[in-house]
Amino acid sequence: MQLSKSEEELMNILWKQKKAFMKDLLDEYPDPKPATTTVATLLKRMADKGFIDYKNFGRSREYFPLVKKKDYFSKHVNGLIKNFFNDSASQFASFFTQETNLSKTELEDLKKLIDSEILKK
Amino acid sequence: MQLSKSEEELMNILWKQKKAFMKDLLDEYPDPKPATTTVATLLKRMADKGFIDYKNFGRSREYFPLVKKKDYFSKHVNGLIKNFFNDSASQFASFFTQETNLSKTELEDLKKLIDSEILKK
DNA sequence: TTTTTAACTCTACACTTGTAGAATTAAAAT
DNA sequence: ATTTTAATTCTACAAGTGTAGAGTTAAAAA
Repeated sequence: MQLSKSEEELMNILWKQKKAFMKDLLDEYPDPKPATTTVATLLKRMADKGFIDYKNFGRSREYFPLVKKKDYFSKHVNGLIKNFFNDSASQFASFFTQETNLSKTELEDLKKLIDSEILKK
Repeated sequence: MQLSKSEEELMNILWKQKKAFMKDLLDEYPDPKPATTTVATLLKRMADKGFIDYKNFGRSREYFPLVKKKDYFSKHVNGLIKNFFNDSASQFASFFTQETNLSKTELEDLKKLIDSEILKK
């Protein structure tokens, strides 16, 4: 089961903080902040879905992610690629290169990166 | 308002066919195909959301997309980038290059592509 | 010790989504 | 002329989502 949009937003905060009590999470929200109970509900659902867990401290909890951002993200991109690019990562890459407005410098950095990836093969 | 997963799937079929009657769309579904009414519901919702429109032909309709796949897709990737990469496309690109398993040849093609993009700047 | 703060659980409710049956209808095929 | 096909609208319903009030409680602060 997937994270919903707002769960994802919260997950992002948690990834940033690595581990956090509810208050820390709430603090990170931009105004207007959601109600505490809203965040509590989201946390509960996310725990049910297996994306986070927590340690008890007194009657409150320190939450932490169970999935790495990297992994979560990869799944997403793969989904996108599957849906939109016939499951071809290179097709996606070329589309991306052409449609995203990377600056010259960024493109050059990217090229260097690709070179070092090629060397690894 | 966004397309849902299954609406997106249908949208993809429509993008492929450019314009189509319901039957053409249904035909394209892999088995087990959804019920006609299911597709009809999806089409209606998609029209309500402004993603498609249609021309009447007798009592049936020829549907066509109102948004380009390219544009729709860009919005998606931008969303991803915003959420996961601090709004930095180049950060995303480098992540992508490292985490996706592109073959040596694909990487080299990509490099060429980047070169031609650099020339355009 | 009284008040405030932070968190938790329960409950709720409107909206969206996935999925499709029922009923209707017009056109096409037999 | 009758049957079949393709499509449409209406209705429905369970699951998932966004959002949060009410009530409870323990710890911390005043």
